[in-house]
Order: sequence, then structure tokens, then C-alpha cells
Amino acid sequence: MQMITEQEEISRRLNIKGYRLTKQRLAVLKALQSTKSHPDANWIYEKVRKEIPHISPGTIYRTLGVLKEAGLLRELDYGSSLSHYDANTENHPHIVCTNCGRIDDLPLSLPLAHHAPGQAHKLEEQASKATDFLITDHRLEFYGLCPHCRSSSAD
Amino acid sequence: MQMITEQEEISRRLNIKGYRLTKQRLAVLKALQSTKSHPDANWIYEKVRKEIPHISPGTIYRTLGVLKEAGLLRELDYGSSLSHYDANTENHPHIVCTNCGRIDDLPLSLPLAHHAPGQAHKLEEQASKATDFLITDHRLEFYGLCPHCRSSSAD
DNA sequence: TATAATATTAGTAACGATTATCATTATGGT
DNA sequence: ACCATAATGATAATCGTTACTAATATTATA
Repeated sequence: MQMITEQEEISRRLNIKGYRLTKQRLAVLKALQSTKSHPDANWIYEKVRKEIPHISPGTIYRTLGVLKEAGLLRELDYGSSLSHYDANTENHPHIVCTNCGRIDDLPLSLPLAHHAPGQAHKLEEQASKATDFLITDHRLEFYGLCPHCRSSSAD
Repeated sequence: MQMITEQEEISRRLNIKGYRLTKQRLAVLKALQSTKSHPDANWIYEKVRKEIPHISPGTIYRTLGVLKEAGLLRELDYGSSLSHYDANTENHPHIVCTNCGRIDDLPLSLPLAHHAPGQAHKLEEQASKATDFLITDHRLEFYGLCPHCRSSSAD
């Protein structure tokens, strides 16, 4: 029975993608694992800086990208960072094309009735029971390839 | 029986917040209403520019903010525009504090079982039936005030 | 309808998060 | 230890968005 350390496992995951394990990458991952707060890049930068004072913000961003590709973390702001606008002010789910940025409404079928416009309040009420936050809004988005990008990415 | 035009209704909604109806604001709203594509600010800028050539990007952004406050449109990128990172790579819902930016996991109770980690695939499968997109991921987020901001905003 | 008070605009500069560049340094395989 | 290659740090560039300001438009009031 063969034991591998956590660090070896991280190294393995990086190697699969052709990346190397460096002390900067390990420090960034540890910093992220040390909190449940889902921090942003700057928080991680400040945290890691205590250990590696000369690390640069660029390295943080590069590292977060690498760790993401290796499946070691998840980024909570997908796709383009621009805001998009909708003249329909009722809360309803969207589907976002990760290739071309197109955003459609999700036509609602039965299994998603929870998320139908008008039911928004009900869903938030349910979520309220699970947290001490005062919930005022929510957002459900699906990501994938739109019909166009789906066929043209078949190359 | 008293009829009011759509434009009067828009004006009324703006006035409630102390805003005036200008041709720029009307043009931005019309541009947004003319499409189902949930465009970004630049798309709207290019569209409105055909009608009001000297309009500036700043006006677009200011106007979108005003229309949002008046409840005439919805912005699809809430809170800070920075990315946040999570060492838990399994898809799970979050609650975001709109005041301080804190992000917590949503502790799952029964009514939200659809969204429990491990069930992600099932939810995406259901959504797939309602669209021609090839769905690969999704995201459910709740917004509100965290316990701390909730009590300190009681002033 | 003039006038005054205030809101809005266009144009431009500033900002801030993120990316790109590139010379130097670190890493892993031989 | 040596070599090929990947990664880093420092800095400059990018780009969406905001802030600033003088000029203009709108609304309320006389």
C-alpha cells in the first residue's frame, strides 16, 4: 500500500498539464486552503507576501490561472468580466456561451420550475432557512456552448 | 379611464428617484429593449451612437446606473467585478454579502437538494432539455447582507 | 415667457484589476 | 553538475469603468 503526500498529489496534478510545483504555487494554494472566505487575488497576494515578500501580483494571477487549469481551485467569476444588461427586471436564469459570450434566457421547463420568474421569492425563502444572511436576490446561470459555437468548434 | 404612454411611465419611474428623462436615457433604454441578447455597455454605446453620434461612453455608464436604480433594467454582474477563488472545486452555491463582499458557502438544506454538490450534473441535465446550448457548468448565487452588515446597517 | 436653480451631458483624465513583456532565476531530467 | 525549459519579479501596457469639469439642457417659479 503506497502513500503519497498531499504535496506529491499537487505536484502530480500540475505535471499532468506540464506545470512545475514551485514554492510560490504551493504558498498560493495553501493561502487559499487556509480560509473559507473565497478571497480575491489581492487578499491572496497580501497573505502570501508575508511568507514570500518579493512575490509580485503578476505571479499571483499567473499562479491562480495555473492552479485552475490543474483543477486545484475554482474561479468564481467566469467569462468576460464586463457587466451585461437586461431590460427584463424579473429574475430569471440565463445560459452563457463561454466561447462567444452570447447570453440567452433559459426557456423554462418543468424540472426547473423553482427558478421560474415569480418563484424567485420562494427559492430565496428556502435559502434563507439555511443561512444567517438576509437574502435579497439570487442568480442562476448555466454555462456552455451555444448552438453556433457548438458546431463550429467541431474542428 | 386614464391612459399613460410608455414614455410617461418611464419618466414617472425616473422622477420617483429624482431623475429626469432625457433623450439619451430614452435611447439607451430603447436600445436595450430592442434586443434579447443581454448586451454589454459597449454594444449599447455603438447602438445608441447611430442615433446620438456625440454621446460619450461615460453617459452610457451613468445612464445604465440611473436606469438600474429606477428599476428599468437589471445588471447581470453584481457586486465587485473581481474574481474570487475557492479551493473547493466542486460546484456549490454561495451567498455574497452585497455590503462587505464576504462570500460564504450556502449550507444546504433539503429544499435546495437540487443544488447539492454531486447533484450538479443532474441540474445541468435538466437545463439541457430546455435549450440547444451544450451545458457544461452552472452557478447559483444568493445575494444579501451577512450577519455583521445586517446588524450594523440598522442605523 | 424670462429667470433662476438644478440636473445632465460630452470630453477628457484618472483609476484599478488584470495581462503581457522580458531579462534573470529556479526547476527537473540526464 | 549541466542543459533545456519553465517560472519569477519588475515594470509597462491594456481596457472597462469612474471621476471631474465646464458647457448645456431641463424643470420649477415668478
